Amino acid sequence: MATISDIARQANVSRTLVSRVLNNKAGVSPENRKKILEIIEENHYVPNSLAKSLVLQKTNTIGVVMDDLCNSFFFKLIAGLQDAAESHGYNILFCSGQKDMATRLKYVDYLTGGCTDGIIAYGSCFDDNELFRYLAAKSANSVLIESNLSDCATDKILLDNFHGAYTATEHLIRQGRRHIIHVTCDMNYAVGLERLNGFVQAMRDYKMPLGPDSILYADHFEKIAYQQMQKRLAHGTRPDACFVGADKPAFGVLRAAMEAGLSIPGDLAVIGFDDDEPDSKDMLFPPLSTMRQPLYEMGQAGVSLLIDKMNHSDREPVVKSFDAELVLRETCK
Amino acid sequence: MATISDIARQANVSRTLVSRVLNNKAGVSPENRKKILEIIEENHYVPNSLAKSLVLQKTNTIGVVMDDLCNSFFFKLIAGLQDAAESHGYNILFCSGQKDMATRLKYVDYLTGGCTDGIIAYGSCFDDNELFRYLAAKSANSVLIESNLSDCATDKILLDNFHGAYTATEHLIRQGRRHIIHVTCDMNYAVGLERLNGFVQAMRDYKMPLGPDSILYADHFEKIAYQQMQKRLAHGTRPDACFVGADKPAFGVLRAAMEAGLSIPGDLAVIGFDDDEPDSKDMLFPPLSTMRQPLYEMGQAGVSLLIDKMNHSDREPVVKSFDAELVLRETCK
DNA sequence: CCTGATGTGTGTATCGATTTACATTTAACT
DNA sequence: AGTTAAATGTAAATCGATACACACATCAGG
Repeated sequence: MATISDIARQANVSRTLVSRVLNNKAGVSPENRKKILEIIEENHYVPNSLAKSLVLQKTNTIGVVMDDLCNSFFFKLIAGLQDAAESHGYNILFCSGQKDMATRLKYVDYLTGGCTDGIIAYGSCFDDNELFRYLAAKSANSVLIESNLSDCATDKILLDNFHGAYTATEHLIRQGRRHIIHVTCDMNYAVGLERLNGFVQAMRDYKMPLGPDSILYADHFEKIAYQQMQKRLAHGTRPDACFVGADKPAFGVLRAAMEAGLSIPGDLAVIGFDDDEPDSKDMLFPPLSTMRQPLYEMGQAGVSLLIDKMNHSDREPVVKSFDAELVLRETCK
Repeated sequence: MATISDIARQANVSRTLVSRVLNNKAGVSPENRKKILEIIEENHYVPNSLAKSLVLQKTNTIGVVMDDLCNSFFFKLIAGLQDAAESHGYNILFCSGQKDMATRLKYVDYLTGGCTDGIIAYGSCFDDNELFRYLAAKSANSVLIESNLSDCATDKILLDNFHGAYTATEHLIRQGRRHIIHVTCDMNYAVGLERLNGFVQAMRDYKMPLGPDSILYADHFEKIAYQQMQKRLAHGTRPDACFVGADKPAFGVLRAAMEAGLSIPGDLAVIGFDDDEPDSKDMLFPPLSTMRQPLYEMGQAGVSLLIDKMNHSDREPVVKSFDAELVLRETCK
C-alpha cells in the first residue's frame, strides 16, 4: 500500500503538500496540485485511516454494543443507526454476541481504546446493568437506548413502555372486552416489567378483574407464550382479549388460539408490542395489531445525541423519551 | 484517557518497561512489574488500539462487505463469521447498506485504508461484480463468498447451487410427482441462474416435461412468488410439485397454494432453498422442506481462509465448495 | 581479575498521517 | 528601489504505541 511519503516522493514534493491536497487546503500551486492528484489517482492511494485518526484524535466511528445482531427485532434499530451515522459522516462498529460479562466488558475496553469516538449501548436486561455502568464510567461519550439506569449520567433514549402498555390495555377495555389477560415478555428486562405495570394500572383504573389468572409469564420468543396460552385455553376460563408484551410471543399466542379453534379477533383480540416483524403482514397469520416502537427513530436519535454530546462535552445529560403508537390490524380492530 | 507515557511517568520508568508488562514480555523486575500493573489497574488503562495497529501493521480486524445486514437470511452467515473471528482473536467491521456503486467502492477504500487486515465480501448479484473486482484488485487479502468470478484471483467460498437444485428436483421426481415446476429466485444473482440450471438439467435427465409453463420467475422475497403462483393456479395446469429457488418465495408459493385450497404436501409438494428462516419451524406454515445451505459453516470457512491467506501471502488462491443438504419437513416428505 | 552471560533498564526510530513554524519566492505598492 | 504582503514550499513535532540497539550492573566460571 502506498503511503503519503510515496506520493510525495513520486511528485518530488514534501508530505505537507500532499496532505494539503488531500484535505483541500490552500498553499499548493495549481501545477503541483494537478500533479499530486494524478499520482494519487495512479496509485489508487487512500490515506491510512489509523494514522489519521491517531493524529487527529478523531475516528469518525461510533461503537454499538448490543446483545445480538441476529434478531429481526433489531433491523429497524440498526437501519436507524446506520442511516444517521452515514448522514453525519460516521462509521459504525458493531459489537454483539451474548457472551459472559467478562468478555463483554472487554468489548467496552476495546471500543474505548481509541477506535471509536463514542458508544451507543442498547438493551434493558437487568443482567446488563453492570456493563452499562462500566461503559458510563469509562466513556464520557456514550448513549444508552432502552436502559434507564439512574446512576448512569449518560444520555438516554427511552420508550415509554408503561404508557404504551396502558394504551393497549385501555383500547381492549374500551372495545368492551371483559376477560383481558396479559402475556408478558421476558421479565429479566426492564421493558417487561414496565409493560406489565402499564397493564396492571390500566386494569385497576378501569376496575377490571385482575386475578392470578390474568397474567401469563413468557419471554421474547414464540415458544413459551404458545405453550402458556395452550395450557391456559385447556384449563382456565377463556379470555376474550390478550395484550402481549412483545410481537414474537404474540404470534405464539395467536398460534395457540387458532389451533384451539378460536376466531381472531372475534373470540380473542390480540395486541402485541414492538411491531418488529417486517414480514408479518405478508404471513399467513392475521396481521398483528401492536404497539409500534419507533426503533428506527430511536436509533437515529441515539446517533444525533451522541454526536451532539461529542461537540458539547460539557452539557448536561439528555433523556429523550419516545411513545409507542397503537397500530390496529386484523387481530384487534 | 491515560496513555502509556502517563503510566510510565507515574511508575517512574520508561515506556518500554510498561510496554513489556502489557505484552507479557521478559525484561522487567518483579517489583517494577507489580508496580506497573497496579498503576495500570488504578487508571483503567487500555492501550490505544490505533497506535498499536499502526506500528504493528496489524489491526486484528476483518472487514465484511455485504448488501444488507437487515435480512434474516444472513443470520447464520453473520454468526459463523463472528464466532470464527472471535475464536481467532479478530474483530469484525461490518459495512452494509444497498447504496450506489460509487458509495460502495468508497467502503472498500475505507476498509483497505488501514483499518482492516483483510476483507470478506458476500454476494452473487451480477451488479456487484464491479465491486468484487475492485476489491480483489485493491487487497491481496480478500475472500469472496457465493461469487464465482473467474477473473478474481481471490479465495472463494462457494455453494454448489447446481447440484443442490438437481438434488431437490430429483427428489420430487423420484417421489412420483409428474407436474413439477420451478419458481426462481432473483435472476440478477448467480445463484438464481445456477439453481434454475440444476432444475432444468434434472428434468431433462429424467425426461420430464419441460415447457414454458414449467418456470415462474420471482425474486428473493415472498410477494412476487405469491402473485405468480396465484396467477398460475388460476389459469395454468395444476402442478403437483414445486421447487423454489429460495425459502422466502417458497412461503409465498405455500400461501398461494393454501389459499387456493390445495393440501400440502398431498396436492402440492414444495421444496425451498437456503433454510434461512430460523423461526419458520414455529410458524403456522407447515414446516418447509428445503435445501439447507450451510451458511454458518461457510462464514467460518471464509474467516479461516482469510486468516490462512494472511499468514501465507504467497500461496495460490483456494476455492472451497459446499454442498446443500436436503432437509425434509412437512411440505415434502 | 578478567571475560562473558544474564537480567534490567533507557533512548530512539518507527508506523502514516496532520500541523505548526519557518524559509523562500513572487507580486505589489508606495 | 525598497518594503511589505501574499503565495508557496519544507522541516520537524506530534499522536500512542512497539521494538531495536545499547548501557549498566550483577554474577558465574576460568
